[in-house]
Amino acid sequence: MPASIARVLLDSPLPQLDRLFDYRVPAQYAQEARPGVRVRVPLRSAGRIADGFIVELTDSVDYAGTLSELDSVVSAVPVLAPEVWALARRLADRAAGNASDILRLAIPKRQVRVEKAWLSASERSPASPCATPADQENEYAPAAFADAIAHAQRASVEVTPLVSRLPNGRWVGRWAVAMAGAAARSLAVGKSAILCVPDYRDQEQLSAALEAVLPPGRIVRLDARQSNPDRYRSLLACLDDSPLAIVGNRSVVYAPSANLGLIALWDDGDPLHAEPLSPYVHSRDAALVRQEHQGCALLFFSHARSAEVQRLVELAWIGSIAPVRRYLPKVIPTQSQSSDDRVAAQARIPSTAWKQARAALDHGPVLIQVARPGYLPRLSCANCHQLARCQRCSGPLGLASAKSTPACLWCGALAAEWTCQNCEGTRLRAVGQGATRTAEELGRAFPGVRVIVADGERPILTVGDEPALVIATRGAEPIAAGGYRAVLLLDGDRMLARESLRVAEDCLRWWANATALAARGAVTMLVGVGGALASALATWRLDDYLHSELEDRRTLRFPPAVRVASVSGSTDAVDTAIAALSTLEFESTSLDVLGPVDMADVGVRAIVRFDYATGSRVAAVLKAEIVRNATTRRRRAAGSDRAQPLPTLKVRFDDTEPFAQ
DNA sequence: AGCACGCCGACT
DNA sequence: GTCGGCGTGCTC
Repeated sequence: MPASIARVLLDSPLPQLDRLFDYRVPAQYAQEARPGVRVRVPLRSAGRIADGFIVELTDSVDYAGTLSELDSVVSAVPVLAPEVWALARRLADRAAGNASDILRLAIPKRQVRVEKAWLSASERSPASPCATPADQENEYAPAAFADAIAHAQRASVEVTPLVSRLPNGRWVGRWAVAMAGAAARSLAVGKSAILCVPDYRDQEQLSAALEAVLPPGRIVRLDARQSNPDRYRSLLACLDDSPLAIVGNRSVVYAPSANLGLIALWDDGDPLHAEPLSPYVHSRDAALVRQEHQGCALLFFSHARSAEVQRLVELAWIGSIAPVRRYLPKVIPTQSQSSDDRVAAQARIPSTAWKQARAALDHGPVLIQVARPGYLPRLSCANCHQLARCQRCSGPLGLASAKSTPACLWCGALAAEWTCQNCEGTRLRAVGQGATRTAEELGRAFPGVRVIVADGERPILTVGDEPALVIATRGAEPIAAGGYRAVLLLDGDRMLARESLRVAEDCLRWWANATALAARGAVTMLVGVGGALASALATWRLDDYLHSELEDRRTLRFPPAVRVASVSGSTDAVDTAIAALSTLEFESTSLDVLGPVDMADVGVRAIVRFDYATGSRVAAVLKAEIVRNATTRRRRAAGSDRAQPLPTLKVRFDDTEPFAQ
């Protein structure tokens, strides 16, 4: 008997529809109705049509009622690959979310023209084999990556903190060369590699490094900056059999690839790896789950590990790979004592650092890392020192240039006639300095030297090797040809003053990544930071620092030592959800609840902390609560007869935002 | 989300 | 008597 029933996942954000629905396949679609194709299906008698994907075909039904028929098959292309479906289901279950929300990230909208072009080229030329890449200057043990790929191993890869020159003359971070090398090894044994980077600047470097080791037809780009037709074209390319290097930002971990040899992530601690859309799955977690399911190698490349990877290394769940000969950069922490030079003092540069920078400028570019973009990012009341707020929207006030009128950094309203809400003072004073202000001052401190500013608004990817002061906000540093002759990390104290669970981890990563842009032997000066963090950077024992950081979080029961989920919504809904969790039989220490506390406009929020082993049970209970909350009528809050919408129950797993101290 | 089913107040 | 109000629940 032919398989005549299609099990369909609906493309709907409703949690109660996040399961499979059975439909009869009409004879006219018997050929096209295959797993993975897009279909349109009727939902609830009255001619409503929903979109969905066929997930499997079967001839047994576990549904008691009468089945409807598929309305139509949208296209015969199986855009939902089985391994992607398995991944989406697992990740959604793990995060109490909808599989369809993950598929929306994984599968671009259909483009008919692109699809037709792809189908008509279906007699594709067989792929030419890829050459085994040459050993990478013996940087890693000869077969380190080849073994990882052959045995589907997981590892944290320590990257040499230097820049490299590609054959075409372009300079990239050494990490990109290492990652491209690993990808080439995977393709050489006939398997694809998925390469996931936080932002497009990293992607540019990695693509350049890939082009140096792979033929152009083997590299596929799949990222959020592409137009939809381009993304769809890339997705279809991934469905072909030939091994590919698939490179992109966080959602590239969902690229279809049945024959996968490697998933590699660069700098998984970068916040851009965290997906801001529900169910908020981090690309690191997606990669870990996919690796387990598909049995490929998984490599986390970094200078400074994330606390999450450090945890996995300490559990021996993942191994570690380090260069055979480690290169230790010269990092010198300096206290921010004022400089002899008046102008340098004004620019916050201690004399030792200033001397270093001046000497290095004779030989080439010098990098100065600052915390914030803009001119004077914040203003406060000159009288009571309260942060100055916009009188329209309460956003922070700032200055665009030395002579401009103070304006709101959120809504742009000018604050020409400002009065302090707190003390009624009318005079403003500057708090902190942005890249532009630093640039002006350094321009005066180093007369005659070219000053280049790179930040979010003025992105610059590369600079040449001629002398220049390059002032960049953290994360926006250009690559310098031959590496910077000196690096000054200026705003360390201010970066550390940020309120977040991850400050120390983030700072270490920002500083390490900037240090890695220096030329071999060049000096990095870390200004105004002391203690364990500074000595970790100076000795380049970054893992040791992460180890102690993780120890602290174990003591405090903070993530990633434990997993967390935030549960928010109406008081009733949150209370009920928490009560449902307590019915699970846990060991007494494995689950605890912080709150609930009142939140601005989402009702109340509670934080649930639990061990990794209990995660799937916690997720199942909370998902059931979400479904119940969405389907049963909620009683309105007592006293409010007006139909004010009650906040819906929201659950966010691995949400570290509430742990900002 | 939609949309049907179901049990109480004004109506030809 | 019944037409339809929207509160409640389901969707193969």
